[in-house]
Amino acid sequence: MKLINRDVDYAARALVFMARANKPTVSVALMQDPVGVAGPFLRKIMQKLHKAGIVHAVKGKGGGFALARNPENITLRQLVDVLQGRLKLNDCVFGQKICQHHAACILRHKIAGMETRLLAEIDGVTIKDLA
Amino acid sequence: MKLINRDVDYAARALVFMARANKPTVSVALMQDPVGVAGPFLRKIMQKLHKAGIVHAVKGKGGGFALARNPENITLRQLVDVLQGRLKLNDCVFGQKICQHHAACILRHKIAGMETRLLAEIDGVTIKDLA
DNA sequence: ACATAATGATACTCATGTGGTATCATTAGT
DNA sequence: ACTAATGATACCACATGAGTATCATTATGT
Repeated sequence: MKLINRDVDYAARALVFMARANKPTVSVALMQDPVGVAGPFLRKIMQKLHKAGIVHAVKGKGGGFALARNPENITLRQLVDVLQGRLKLNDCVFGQKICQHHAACILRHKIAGMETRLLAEIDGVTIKDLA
Repeated sequence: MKLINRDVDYAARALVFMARANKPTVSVALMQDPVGVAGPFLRKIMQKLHKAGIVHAVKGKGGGFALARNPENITLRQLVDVLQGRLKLNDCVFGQKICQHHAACILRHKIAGMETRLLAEIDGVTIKDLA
C-alpha cells in the first residue's frame, strides 16, 4: 500500500525543478530528463496541475509552465488531492454486521483519527521543504 | 486508497462472530451467512488465519475453527499483517533526483513517522474491542 | 504566410492487484 | 461407506495504475 503514487512523485520532482530553475517558464522538454520521466507522461501530469491552478501554462513556442504560487504555498497534500484523489483511509468496510452503531464504531473513529493526522502531516510538507 | 481491505474486514467479522458464539468450534457454513460472504471465500481467509496461528482448525465432521487465543490478544494489526501484507506507506518513490540525501530526506522521515503511528493505532484495536 | 515549438485533450494499451469462484484432496465422525 | 468439514491450488473477472500515441490548438520567429 502506497501513500503516495508515481504521479505525485513526478509532480513533486518537476515542481522542485521549476522552483530551482528560476525562469519565467519551464517546458516539459526541459524537465523530462532531470525529473526522469517520459515527456508525454509528464505533460499529462502538468496538465492536471494546470487545471488545479497549481501552475500557469503558456502555450506556443518558448512557452511552458510556471509555479502559480510560491513553493512554500504548494503542499504535498494539494498534489495528492489533485493527482490521486482525496486521501480517504476510511472506506468503512465494516457494516452493520460487526458494528451495530455505525456512528459510534470504535474502528471508524480510530481510522478517522489516523486519516486526520495523516492529512495534517502531508499538509505540512511543501515544495520549498523539498527543494 | 483503503487502509483495510475486504479480507481483513471479513476476518474481523468472522472472529467477532466466533468470540460471541462461545462454542468449541465454528464451521464456515455457520459463519458465512451472518458474516455476509460466500463460503469458499471465507474458507480461504480462515485458512490463512490458521496458518498464521490466529485460529485452530478441526477437520472432519463436526469440525471448524476456534480462536487460538483470547479476543483481547488478537489485534487488527495482526490481521492486516497476515491478510494484506505488512503495511508500508513508505515505498520511497522519491529517489536521488529530488532527495540527494536519502537518509536525511524530510519526506521519508515524515512518512516513516506516519507509518509508525498508524501501526501503533491498529495494534491497539482488538477483536474484543469490536465484539 | 509558414514552419516550429510548445500545451490541451483524449483514447488506447499493458501490467498488477484485488475480489471471488471452482475443484480436488484429506480428515474425521456416524 | 457416507457425509461434513478443512487443506491446497488453480483459475477468472474486474478495477486501478502506469505509460504511450495521436491529433488539435496556440504562439513565436523568420
